[in-house]
Amino acid sequence: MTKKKHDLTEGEWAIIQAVWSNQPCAAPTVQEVLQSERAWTYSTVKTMMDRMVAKGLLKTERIRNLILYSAAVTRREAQHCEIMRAAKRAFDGAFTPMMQFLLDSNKLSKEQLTELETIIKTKKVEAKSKR
Amino acid sequence: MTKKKHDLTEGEWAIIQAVWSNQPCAAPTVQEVLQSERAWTYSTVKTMMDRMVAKGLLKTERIRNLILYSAAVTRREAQHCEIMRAAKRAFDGAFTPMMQFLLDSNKLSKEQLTELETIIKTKKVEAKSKR
DNA sequence: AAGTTTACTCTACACTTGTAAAGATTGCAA
DNA sequence: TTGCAATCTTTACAAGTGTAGAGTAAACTT
Repeated sequence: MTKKKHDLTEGEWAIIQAVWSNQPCAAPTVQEVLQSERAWTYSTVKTMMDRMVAKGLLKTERIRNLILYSAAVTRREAQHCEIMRAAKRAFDGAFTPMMQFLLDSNKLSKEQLTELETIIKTKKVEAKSKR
Repeated sequence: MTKKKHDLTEGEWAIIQAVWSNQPCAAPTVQEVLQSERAWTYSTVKTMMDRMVAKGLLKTERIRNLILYSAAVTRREAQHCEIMRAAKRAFDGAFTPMMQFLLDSNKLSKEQLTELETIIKTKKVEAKSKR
């Protein structure tokens, strides 16, 4: 299975997040879940979801008159594609400048910084042991 | 001046990168600069740039029959918006999980990790002194 | 069986983005 | 003055995305 590009639109992100959290689920369920943040009618949601099926982002299973949707893309895959896209657009595809930018631009708490530092130390050990 | 959202499309990113590198510059210049990576005609580029003017992403200065374009958005602003958008879509707006994801997903060299660690230490000092 | 509820299907419109050809204008060279 | 190059302007089409109403069908209740 070749690596597919999963470039999700704003609306698709909202929907697939709801699907990940509730799969397998029906379209009306997704509409209800998103109701509080999106003023979408069932009709809008259904259309978007069926288009996502056509794009290979969701898959369906029919049980009598009910259609259950599941994500055809993992959260990690989708996140990875989103980040790669951002890096490509804004940083010529380079992740390290992007991370540096993130660190420079955002007010992270000491706790968060410490946590990241710990992760980096771990990564350094892994990088070292793998060399 | 209120903080504007600068959500740039794929095409807009290519164009504004070229403008940042050559501003102030004319549309034909941008077309030539992008020629090697984008098979766009002058007409396409001009249309996109004029739309970007309408969206407040570029500004113009007319000298006789020549229109010179400059970016109305700094590279940092645009990069920031791109990252915030990615974070919002893929990480519910949270930067730390995004950062962790980046660290988990990319094979960084020891040197790169050290560099990031240094930045974090610097940020920790700043965060501490600001509290 | 009729009525109601739930979900699906069909259809359509508006806007954005990408793409670009054809025509018009300006400025310069011959 | 004419011709040409460079640039601008006008116009248009296609595909994707967002949005959703009206009609239809299935399942359940009375």
